[in-house]
Amino acid sequence: MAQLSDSIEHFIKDLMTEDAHVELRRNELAQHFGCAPSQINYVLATRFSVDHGYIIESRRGGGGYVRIVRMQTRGEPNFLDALLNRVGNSVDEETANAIISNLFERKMITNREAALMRSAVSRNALALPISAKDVLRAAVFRNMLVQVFKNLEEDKRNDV
Amino acid sequence: MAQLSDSIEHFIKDLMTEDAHVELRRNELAQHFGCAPSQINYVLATRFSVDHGYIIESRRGGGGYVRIVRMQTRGEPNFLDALLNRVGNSVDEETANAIISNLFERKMITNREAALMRSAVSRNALALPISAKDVLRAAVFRNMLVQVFKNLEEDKRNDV
DNA sequence: TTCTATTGACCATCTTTGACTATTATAGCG
DNA sequence: CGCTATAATAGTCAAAGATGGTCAATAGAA
Repeated sequence: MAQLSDSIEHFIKDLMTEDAHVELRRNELAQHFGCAPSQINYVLATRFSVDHGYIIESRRGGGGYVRIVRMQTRGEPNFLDALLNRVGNSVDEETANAIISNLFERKMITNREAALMRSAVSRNALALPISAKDVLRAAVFRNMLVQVFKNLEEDKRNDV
Repeated sequence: MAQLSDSIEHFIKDLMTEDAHVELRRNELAQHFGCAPSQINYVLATRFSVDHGYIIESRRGGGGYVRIVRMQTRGEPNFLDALLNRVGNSVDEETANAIISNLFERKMITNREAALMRSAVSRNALALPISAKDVLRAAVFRNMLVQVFKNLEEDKRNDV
C-alpha cells in the first residue's frame, strides 16, 4: 500500500533524476495529491532531511517556493551529517576551527570563506553575556564585517 | 516565477549599469509594469534602501520624478567604520541582509561569502533561547556548515 | 501498543493594491 | 503681478492576497 508520503517522495525524486534540484509550490503539490499542505512538510522532514542528503530552502509570500537540493556526497557519504553530529548542541572554538581547516584542506571552502567562518564562531564574536538575539547577531556580524575587510587587504597584498 | 517586485528591481538595476543614478517617473514605471504606483515605493523601500547602498530623492507635482543614486564608497576609508556604526550593538536580520547585499554588489564579497554571512546571522542560527556560548556557537556553526554544502551545489550547478 | 502518517487550526512572511494625503507647477483671474 | 484653483505628480499606510511553517490532535499501520 503506497502511502501518500511515499508517493510524494517518489514524485519529487522523479523530478530530480535529471537535475540535482527542484523548485516547487507547496500548495500546488498538495493539491496535486489532494492532501493538506503540511503533508508536504512532513515528507520533506522525513525523507529529504540533511541526513538523507538533501537541503531545503523556501520562501513565503507571493511567488513563494520550496527548493530541494540533493547534495553530492564527495568521498564519504553524509559527510555533512557526520559533521553536524560531531558539532551537536555544543562545540568549542578549537573543534570548530579544526573542522573549518579540514573543509579548507578538502578544498570545499576558500581561504576567505574559512576566515569568515572562523570569525563567526570566534570567542570574540560569541562570548558576550547577552540574551537578545539582535544584540548577539550584531556581535557576530561586526566580526564578519571586519573579516571582509581583512580579506580585501589580504587580496590586495597578494595582488589578486 | 519572477515576482513583479523582482522584475522592477532588475529593470531599475539594468538602467543603472552605466550610470550611478537614474531618474524616472513613478507613474510611468507603474504603468509600464501594469501595477499600482505605490508598488514602486515598495520596491524602492525593500531593495534600494540606504543599507542597500542607495539614496532616493524625489519631487512631487508637475515634472515630478524619482531619482535613485548609488552611493559612492570607492576609496572611502571609513566605509568599515560606517558599517560598524550602523550595526552598533543591535541589528535586525533585514538590515544585516541589506548590508550583505550591498557588499556583494560592490564586489567586496563573493556570492558564496554573502551566503555564508547570511547563514551566520540568520534568525534560524541565532534565535535560540540559550546562554552558553558553546551551545550558541554550535547553532551558528551548523548553519554555516549547511551553507558550505549549499555553496558546493551552487558552484556545481554553475559549472565553476 | 507503538511508530508513522495525516490533517487542520493558527502563525509568519512577502507582495500587491487602493484610499487618502502631500507637494509642486501652471493656467486663469482680478 | 499676485493669488487661487486645478492638474500632475509622489508618499503613506493599512488591508487584502499569496505563500510557506509549526505543532498538536487524530488516524492508521505494523
